[in-house]
Formats: sequence, structure tokens, C-alpha cells
Amino acid sequence: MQLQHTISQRVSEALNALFQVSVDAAQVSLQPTRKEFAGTYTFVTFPYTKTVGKGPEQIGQALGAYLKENAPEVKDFNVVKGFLNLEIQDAVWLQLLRELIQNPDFGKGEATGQNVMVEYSSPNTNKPLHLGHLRNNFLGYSVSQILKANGHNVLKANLVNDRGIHICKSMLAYQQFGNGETPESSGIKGDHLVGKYYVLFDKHYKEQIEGLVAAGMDKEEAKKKAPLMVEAQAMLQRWEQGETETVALWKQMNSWVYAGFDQTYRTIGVDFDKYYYESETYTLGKERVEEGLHKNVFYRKDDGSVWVDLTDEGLDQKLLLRSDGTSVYITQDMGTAELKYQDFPYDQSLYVVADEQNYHFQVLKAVLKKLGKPYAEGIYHLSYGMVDLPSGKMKSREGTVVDADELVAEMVDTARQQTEELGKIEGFTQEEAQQLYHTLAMGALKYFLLKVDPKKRMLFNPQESIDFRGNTGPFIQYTHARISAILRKAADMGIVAGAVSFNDLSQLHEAEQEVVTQLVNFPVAVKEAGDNYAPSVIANYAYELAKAYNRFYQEISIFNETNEQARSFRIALSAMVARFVRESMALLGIEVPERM
RNA sequence: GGUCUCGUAGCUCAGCUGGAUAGAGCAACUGCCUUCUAAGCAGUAGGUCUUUGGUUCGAAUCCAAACGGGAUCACCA
Repeated sequence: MQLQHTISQRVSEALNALFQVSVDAAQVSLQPTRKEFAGTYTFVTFPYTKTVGKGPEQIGQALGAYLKENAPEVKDFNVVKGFLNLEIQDAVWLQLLRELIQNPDFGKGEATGQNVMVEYSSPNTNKPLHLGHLRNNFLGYSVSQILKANGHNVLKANLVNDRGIHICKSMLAYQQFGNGETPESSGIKGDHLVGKYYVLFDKHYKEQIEGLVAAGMDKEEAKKKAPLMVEAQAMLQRWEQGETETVALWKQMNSWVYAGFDQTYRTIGVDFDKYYYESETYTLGKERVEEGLHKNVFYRKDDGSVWVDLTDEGLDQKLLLRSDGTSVYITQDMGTAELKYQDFPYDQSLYVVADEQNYHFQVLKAVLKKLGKPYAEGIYHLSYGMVDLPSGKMKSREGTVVDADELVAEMVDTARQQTEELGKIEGFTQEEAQQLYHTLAMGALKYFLLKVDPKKRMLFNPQESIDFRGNTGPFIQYTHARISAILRKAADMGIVAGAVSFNDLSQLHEAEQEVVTQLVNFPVAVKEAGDNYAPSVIANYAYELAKAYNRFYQEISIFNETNEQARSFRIALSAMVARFVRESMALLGIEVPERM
């Protein structure tokens, strides 16, 4: 039963019966009643004063009295100015809980048959993952889970940026300064090892530039003429020509990076259904360019370069192919979009990419539309804001990035410290303790990064982010652990869930009713999160649910309750909260412990 | 400069498909562990929702402008 919908229906009927005003139930908007007033749903009467011809308060009184009399769900009402607050019968809440218990799919949308591809992570293979990538990975994974819960077929894709000048930079530095170092010989994780040479390249490159400038060269020219840069360009050429030695080095270094990434992905709990590699897709777009020239939506300049004019879309002219015939970024993305569509004919294609590329994706969509591609409309750039540090923006070249592996390790260590201080894990084995630290660390980190609206730029304060109290992942995990303890105790006492019905129970405490209200909201949150691609909606939901439960937990005893039905109800209620906490956290990619 | 985006408590953020006296968490202060896990609960204090105008019965929310942050406008990716 959709309670809110039912109440809308009742209000619609009442409007008709009392005032002969015909309003479709779907048009009757109800809002949650504010805490300081009694009630669950509030109907605002102001908009109806003209059609009804009465004052807002009068309308509220009349509707309230009518509903109390005629709507079986309505227990009572009160009117404050133009606001009609409706209280719901306890029997309705009890019935709702029974329905939740019997419906294991509550909250999940019906299958839509829609295919949605979610591309996320998309790392460069020249350096390890950092904090920004974490936001990306957590977002992509979580949105995928949320879309699945909304009934879509989801394919998680990772487009690995494994070629280009930046890759050649680390390769070149490795060649010159590496002395045959390997992850095995150095004990350094593969992606970090390669990243080390990327940094080394930059260091020597800068020295060369300074040297040239000191010798009187213009800075811009020095950047181009520095020997390391010239060599890196040459290496890229050799790579594109497939020169054996260069390709071998490229393969070797990439394999190190992949081993490192795999380890990180496993640690942070994300995965992919399909990998795309830029080295395999970067030439694909050229056919699309040909197609566009053919269809006369692109044009070729005298120097041979190909352009598209998007001024009619409010955008600019955009280069699609260089004068030497090689691809640029957008060329490749045009090709990859087509390839993706062939692999998995999608209704929607999400790109989880930082907001610095907003313009790029506008252009990509516009260009594909000009080509008349059926899949262009489904392209959606899930743009997220950068993660700032208290010191400002992260700059990889200035060494102010927060490394993902290091951060995770620090979080795990903090989780260990906090847990040991509280001394709550007696009887845990080493493995169980380690597992718990990891669960808590990832819960804290993921929740911190996901609770903020993706579109917004956010601040990562290392001090605050490791907090395990208040609006945090561990707070919600803690709620689950508490309930687990209750369910264990119930089992120990031989109380079988559902064995005692609560059919004769007729009264609820306010705190109990609040919890049911939150439970009932689960599908609303799942849908809203799906419609807006916003894990933050789920995070907020989980927090509200946990808060409502903790209040109930504090105020009302379960095992001291002598009324068997009331006790049975509270255990069932607790079990449902545990379930929805677990399910909503799973939508964020966060696990919940049985004990902590 | 053009385009886009953001501006809510000391800090980090909710709220934004218009509704009541704008909410959380952190930080500060006060209570609550012989009772199911105090990683908790209850409470106090903290606000010109950047500013100005407009639309409306009603604006943090919609529109416009200004101010202030940020992104982007490469034959880079």
C-alpha cells in the first residue's frame, strides 16, 4: 500500500464531496508534517481558497473533520493557518510494517527493461589513484547500484586511458633513470612505481626548461624544445608505429599499473563489467568524422583539419580531426560512444567525469546529435565537483594530492585506534578485527564522499573526515550492530521472529511510529536517488532512518516489555530497520557489521 | 572577456518540482550508562539563507541584475 497516495486520494474525494472541487489525486500534494506539529502528512489549503471561496483555515477544518469521519486511515487532524495536519491510525502503521516484512523487494523498482551504461573510474595509467578518483569510483559504483535497484539493466564500464604523451613521460623517465627497477625488486606497488617516474620526468623536465630559459630561450619555446619533451613526443610516434621495444616497455609498465589498480579496486570494493582501453579505441572516431563529412554536418578546412560548427547550439566551432589526420580527445569519444552502443545498446549512457569536462560532454552530445545518432539523447554527463583540501586545490605536480591507498590505510588505522579505545570487540579473532577495521574505514570514507550532492564541489578535511560520530558512516553502521545484538538476544531467548503476531496491538509510541514512517520512505528515496543520480539522497535517508531508530532504542525498552505483542512488534520493527539500513548502505557500496 | 556553476549557523553540509517559527553533524555548554552496545540519547546556544529588485496569497527555493568563489573557452586529455 502506498500510504501517501491513499491519503491524496482521500483528500481528493473530500474536496469533491465538500466543495464540488475536482482535483486529481495525483495533483494533491502532501508534504511531511513538521516536527513541532502532530501529524504525518500536511495538506496546504492556500491554493484552494479561490476555487472554494472560503478561507484557508475554514477549508482545513472542514476537510479535516470530513476525513476524520470518512477516511479509515485518518486518526485525527489539526489545522494551523492554512495547514491541515493529518494523523494516521496506528492500525495503518502496523499493517504497513506487516506488508514490509512480507515483501522482500520493497524499495526496488519494477524491471524497466532499460539498458544503462555507467562509465566511471577511467584512470590514467601513469599514476596511482588519488582522493578525486575515490569520489569518482564511489559515485560510479553507487549510482550503478541505485539504478539497478530502480529496475534498470546496468553495465559498469571502465575506459582506461592507457596511451598518450603522459604515459610516454613515465616510460621515458623509467628508461633513463629506472635501472631495471620492478615492483618486485623495489617492493613498491606497481601504480606507485610508475607514478614515481612520472614525477621524476616532471622534475628533470622542469630543470631542462629552467636551463634553457637561463640560456636566453623564451619559456614557451623552452617547454617545447626541452630534450625530454622532444624525446617523449618521439616515443609517442614510435608507439603509434608499433615499434617493438617501445610497445614492450609500454605493456610491461601498464601491467604493473593494472596489478596496482586491481588491488586498490578490490580494497575499496568497486568492480566493472567491462573494460575499454583507449589504445584500442582511440582511432575509432575517424569513421564518424568521415560520416559527418559525408552528411555535410562537418567541414574540412584548407589545411585538412576537420571541424564542426556548433554555434547554433550556443557552443563554438570545434576541431574534430587534426590537419595531420590524427585523432583528438573528442574524436576518440565519438568512436567509443558508437562502440559502447554496439556492445550494449543503451537507453542511457552515463559518464562519471569531473565537472571540468562539462563543456567537452556538451560538445560530444551535440556532435552525435548532428550525426543523427539514436543514442545521442541518452548520453548523460554525471558531472561531479572537485574535492578540495583545506589547503586548496589538489595539484599532482605540486605534490598536494591525497593518495588513495595511503588514505585508506590511514582510515583503517584510525578505525583500529577508535575501536581499541572503546574496547568493544572482545572475542574477535585477528581476522574478524581486521575485517571490522576495514568495514568501518571504508564506511567512513565512502559515506563522507557520498553524502554530499555530487554536483557540488566539496571540502575534504582529513581531521573531520575520520570522525566516527554524528552524521557518518560508522554511526549508521553502529545502528546496525546494535540491532544485530538485539536480534541475537531475541534468538538466544528463543523468540522466533514473527512467531508472535502483533495483530491485537492497537497503540504505538510516537517514536515507533516515526520509525515506521522512515521505513515506508525507503522506496521514495530509492526512486529519487535514481531519478537524480544522487547517492546523497540514499545517504541522507539512511541517516534519518538510523536517527529515528536510535531515538526509539533510547526511549523504549524491548526486552522489559511485558506485553508479548508489543515486544514482538519491536523486534520485527528492529529487524526491518536493520534490513533497510543494510540495503541502503549497500546502495552506497558500504557494508554493515554485526558487531562493533 | 564569453559560457557554465556555486554562495544557507564559527566549520562541513541538508533543504531548492515555491508553503508553517530555515534543519543536521562538528566545535562550545548542560543532563543521561546497576537497564537491549554511551561510536548513543535528550537539551542550551548559534541565521539579514551574499546583496538588490521582480513574480506570488506565500520565496532559501522561480526570474533578473550586482558582488564574491570555481570551472571552461587547445590541432592537450
